[in-house]
Amino acid sequence: MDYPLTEARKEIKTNLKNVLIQLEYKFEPKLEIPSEELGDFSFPCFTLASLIRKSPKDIAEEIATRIKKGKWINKVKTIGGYVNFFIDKQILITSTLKSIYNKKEDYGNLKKINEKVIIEHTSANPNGPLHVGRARNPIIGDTLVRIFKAAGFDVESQFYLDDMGKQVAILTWGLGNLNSKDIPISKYNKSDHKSVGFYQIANKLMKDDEKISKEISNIIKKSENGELKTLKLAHKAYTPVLKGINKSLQRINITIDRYIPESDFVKNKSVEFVVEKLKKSKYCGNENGGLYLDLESFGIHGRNTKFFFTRSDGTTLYATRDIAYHIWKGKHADKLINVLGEDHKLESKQVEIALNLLDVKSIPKPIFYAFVSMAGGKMSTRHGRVVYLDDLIEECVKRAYEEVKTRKGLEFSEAKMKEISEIIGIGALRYNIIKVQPEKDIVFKWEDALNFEGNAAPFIQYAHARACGILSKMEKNKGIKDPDLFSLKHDSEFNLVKKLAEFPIIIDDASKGFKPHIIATFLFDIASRFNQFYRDCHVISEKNIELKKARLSLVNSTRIVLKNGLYLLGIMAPEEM
RNA sequence: GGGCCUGUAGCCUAGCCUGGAUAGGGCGAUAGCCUCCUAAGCUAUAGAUCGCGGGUUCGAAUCCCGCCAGGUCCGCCA
Repeated sequence: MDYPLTEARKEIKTNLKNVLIQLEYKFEPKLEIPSEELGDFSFPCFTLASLIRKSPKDIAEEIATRIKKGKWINKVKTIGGYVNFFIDKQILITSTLKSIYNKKEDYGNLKKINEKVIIEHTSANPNGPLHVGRARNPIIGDTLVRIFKAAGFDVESQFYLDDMGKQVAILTWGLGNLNSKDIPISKYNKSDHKSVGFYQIANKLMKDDEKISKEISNIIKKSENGELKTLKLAHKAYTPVLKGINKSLQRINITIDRYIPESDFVKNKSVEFVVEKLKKSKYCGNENGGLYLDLESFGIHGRNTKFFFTRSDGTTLYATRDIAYHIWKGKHADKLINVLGEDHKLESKQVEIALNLLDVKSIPKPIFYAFVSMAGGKMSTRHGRVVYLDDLIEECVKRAYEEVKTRKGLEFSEAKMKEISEIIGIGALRYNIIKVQPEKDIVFKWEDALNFEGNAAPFIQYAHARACGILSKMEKNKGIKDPDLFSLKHDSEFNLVKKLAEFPIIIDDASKGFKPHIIATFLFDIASRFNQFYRDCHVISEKNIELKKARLSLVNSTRIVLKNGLYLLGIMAPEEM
């Protein structure tokens, strides 16, 4: 069964199409959503007008007079060259609230489809804790995971684990050769923070000492050759780091289904297979033994169009293994999504071309995000200009705690304040990152990150808590059983319901367009309209019992949509705050 | 030098793919609203050459071309 607004749109479109056929206009109409007061759906006649050489205004009127009223179509009005459709408010109210009441936490979700999607995200080098520069990655990734699940897909999240690269090699060397006395003490009692010092010092030493540099190169070489002993050492080195990263992710409600080590593709020889096949490509060239694809004819320009996939000594490169990984992924899913920093754009393109040359069907859809920088320059571990994800989490929660304490210090217990500030702080953090489209640069400022008012998660959580407040006060009354929904007549009520009705469409748009941020905007809108309703339409003090019940039902529906929506963003919905 | 992304009020941002009706919001500012369901809220006011210049179109923030600024990449690194 369709959701109410989808059904309404269908009816209007069918009706409109029929009228166009009647008038013998061959034209595929496109419906728009106008601003509220103009109507619910709108058909602009301008394009059609230029085709048949008639004035848009005349066409609009011609069409409007022929549109029949239906279950949904209540009124048709023309303004200039527009045909504006008004849908029946009562039908929308009753069908939407019933739909929410029936589906509950399932409301908004689209029909299950038998399609598997693998979303690769985070995939950070396991040499230290996650920092804010890349913090968009897990948040965008996890939000996409949740959105695609809601859109009916079978979703698996994957972390591609670079266990044989330079970064892990440096860490491995550091842990094997440095004395923990010489490592600066971390302020966090977390395994990733404890390890990163070894990496940093080793990194520094390597630059001045050729011997060390050579030893590290050796580690890399050995792991590339698939030498198990070295890979085991590396595994031992990065595992605690990964554990720490995982812990941070868990705290912001992110779990990764599967970690895929890069070395797997060396061990199972699938990289060799990739090399063998690419060798046969007509774009393959050889430079002193190193093999490359010439990508000039694929629109790759710049100083160097050569995409090397082996070194002169025959060993493979990161990108080669990435190709093997993607071939493997493609066999296990119908759709692939990769969340990547914008620095991976070229590499991603190269892999895509290679996959095409290898006749691989499933080409990944990359979602690129711009880095988070700090006011005054780039983030850099060396210059101490780094803010870790853990720093950000701590600061957000701490600030949330202060807010909770000033507001509810007398009312809530210490434990409750702690619990709520965790929910609010984490929510604010995730929301702040997801509300902006990924490709936009973000300059990190504490004032912005810690602002809990306006377009921020606490605003939405607050609306949810308010709704819960009303419901809990009314619990003793019989409540929502068989409310007469026709008694909802106030504009604020209708405006809210109309927005609630859009939820499934928003999920559809967000998944089809890979746009997690529109969920955030939508929820802000709901919360905003709920606050207006809250102002205009009192529930508890309402004397008319039928109206009171109907409003209660609306409050409960709003609560459900807010909760479901926040869930998509990985944000908890507190019942009080 | 070349490729890709971004440029919307003091600050942040939606809309751009798929051109359409007065460019939506938020922060900050100013002025109001708690004997009434949580004021992390609500209402109002001020604030925009949609980076700049051309073009296409009945119509351009949106499409095309050129330029400017910022980010990012152009390793037999990962």
